[in-house]
Amino acid sequence: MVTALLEGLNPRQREAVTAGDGPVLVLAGPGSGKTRVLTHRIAYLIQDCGVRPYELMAVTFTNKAATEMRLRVEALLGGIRDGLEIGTFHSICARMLRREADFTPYRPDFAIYDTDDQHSVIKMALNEMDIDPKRYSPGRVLHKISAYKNELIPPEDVRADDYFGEIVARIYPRYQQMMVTNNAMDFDDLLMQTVILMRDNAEVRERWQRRLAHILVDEFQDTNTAQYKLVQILSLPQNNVFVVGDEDQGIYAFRGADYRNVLQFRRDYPNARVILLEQNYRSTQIVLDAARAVIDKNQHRTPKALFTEREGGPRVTIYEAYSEADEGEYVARRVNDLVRRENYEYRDIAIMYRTNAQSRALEDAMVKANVPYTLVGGVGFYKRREVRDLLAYMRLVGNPNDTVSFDRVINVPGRGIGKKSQETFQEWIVQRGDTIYGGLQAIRHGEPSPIVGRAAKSFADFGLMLDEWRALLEGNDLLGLFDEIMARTGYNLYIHEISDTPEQVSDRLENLAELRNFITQNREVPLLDFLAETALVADVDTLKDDKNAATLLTLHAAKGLEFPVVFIGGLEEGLLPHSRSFDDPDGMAEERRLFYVGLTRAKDQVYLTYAFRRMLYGDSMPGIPSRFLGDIPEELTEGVSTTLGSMRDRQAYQRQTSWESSGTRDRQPTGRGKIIPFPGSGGAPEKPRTKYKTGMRVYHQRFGAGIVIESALMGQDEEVTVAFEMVGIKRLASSFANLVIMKG
DNA sequence: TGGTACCACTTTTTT
DNA sequence: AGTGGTACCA
Repeated sequence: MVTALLEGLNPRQREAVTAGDGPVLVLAGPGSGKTRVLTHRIAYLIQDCGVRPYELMAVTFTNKAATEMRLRVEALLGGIRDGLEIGTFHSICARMLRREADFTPYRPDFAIYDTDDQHSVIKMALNEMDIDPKRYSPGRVLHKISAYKNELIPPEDVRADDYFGEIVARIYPRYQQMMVTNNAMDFDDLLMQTVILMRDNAEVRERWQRRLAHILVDEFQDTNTAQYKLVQILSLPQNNVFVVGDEDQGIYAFRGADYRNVLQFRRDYPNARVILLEQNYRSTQIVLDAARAVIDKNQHRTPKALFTEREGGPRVTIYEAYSEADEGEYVARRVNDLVRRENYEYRDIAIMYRTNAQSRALEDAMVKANVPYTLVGGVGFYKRREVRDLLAYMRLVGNPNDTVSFDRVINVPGRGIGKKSQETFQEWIVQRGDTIYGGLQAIRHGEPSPIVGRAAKSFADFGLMLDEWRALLEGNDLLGLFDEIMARTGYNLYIHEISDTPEQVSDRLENLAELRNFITQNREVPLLDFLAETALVADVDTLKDDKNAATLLTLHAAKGLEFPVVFIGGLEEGLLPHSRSFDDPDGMAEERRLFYVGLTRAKDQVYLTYAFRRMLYGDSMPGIPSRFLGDIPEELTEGVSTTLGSMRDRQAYQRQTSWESSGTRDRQPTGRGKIIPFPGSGGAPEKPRTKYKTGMRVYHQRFGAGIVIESALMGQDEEVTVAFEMVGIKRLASSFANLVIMKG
């Protein structure tokens, strides 16, 4: 038995799989078989070490990864293993909290609020506290609160360090209080509340610690403080904690992840066994070399000697498109070529980009060229208005104190309950010290209330509906509930009211049909579990492998996946690297890791494209080739000019991205197979003398700090294009803009 | 109360 | 360019 499990593993992988008790850190380069190691390790522990499935907890980054891991473990063990806990941090925490709710400030039927729901709550809080949402945008406030939670700082412990922080320090407690009243948790609560529970409640903690003999964590470089702490606590006292990660693939700093947790792990567990997986089974040598050239520029990393047996391979193709439409057209054409002439299938191909907004132009091109594709993420399914409405109804049934859901549907479809009545109702129940549900029932039973006339009747009717639905829930029939909500609310009719075109109507109906279909598949699932599932889906989770189609997705969503052919679009300054990171070395390093992740998804071939002009907010903006392109050695690329400048030119480019676009300005809009002059290469004529030069750092009174990406003389004046850190790319007339040139 | 018209803002990435 | 929010009117 032992031999069967270990067969086909290389010595390092085998060492990891069979490592004994105690902490283990596996540093796994891309494509080095880390999922394999994790699944085999789980199977090994169960089969050969007598560990019971329920004594194991394996944490992955997405539900998709969890499902895959579960399937692979079951395949290895030849059967289903009950009690084996595999899931994301968030879903596992949600389950734990549900079970242990008695020991938390929440009831077990708590709702899970996503970002949109959070926005609603924070707006209510701001409104109530008379804080101007223009000055303190819900987004920024929430980001800060989220950061506190990820660092396990409860409202009462906040120490503000600036004025904005001071305001947040006032909002955070109120926000949290509202969440508890709504019996709702946001994503960060799921983590923080679990840690607090385990930290402060010895009985619960010890129960779980006794149960969980082994904890395994995938994508360890993307854990935040809360997640790290949780792993630490739960793995006590044995410290059988097995983590797999790669510092070079840490791309979630913006949500509190800290790849330095890998270092921290070595500090916290000095006796940890450290195993390096350096053999790559995915990519060709060319792809790997290109990727390495990119990542090597990052400081403070453990150098890895990744190698592959797949020598050579096609070079990385770089293409300069005229516009984003041309970029899409090129990609679509190449995709079709790959399928028709090179024996690839559509499903072998991924098209990646930095921002979701880029998907639109690419999608248009795919449609035009008849390329079948699936889009990952974007405006997600669960973000659609009709889907959210229906889910809000279901959530309200599950948790009748969910204010956010209540506000969403109390007058949808319209029942003549306007803003005024809603406010009156809210004030009234607060005054009564009652819940939404209690208030509704009171009105229904004719108790005196400030709600009178038509509105009172509507509230009463609503309360009655809610009651009937809750009774329906006893039968545990999700589908019945869904159909009943649709019927009783007349939602189908409402769809016609809110839609402008027949297409929109059928779109919406289709979405609801899809939701209904999903519910059918989960008929037996308890409502709360179903709702948690819908709240915690990641974009990639919706990716179906069964369709033969190219995949469009963000670089973030691509993590953990692999494709024979990878296209990465929008390799432009301001996009990749994103302008928001220009001023921040850490952010810049993360952009680089993001590009590295994209490159290393490819098995055989990589195509990198950028656009000479790109639409932004309806304006056409110049595109400057990404500095990352210059980091890939020339001999690994093709499609760039053979007259690519001397090393000196390239170095100058790398330092500054100093490229004057005038040389390419009058090219044909859409050339095919043309040779592209590489930025920084010769050929650009003597440029006119401008005061502002590309790469210069400038400061603007209103827009703040930025970097000049283009400047051209316009008659007497000078037209300067600047990528501002805060507000993005703007084109300014230098005589009006009053730009201050900053040193450095 | 609900509809329409205009305006401001958007785009980083996501559980 | 598209969307969501606000203000004003029927």
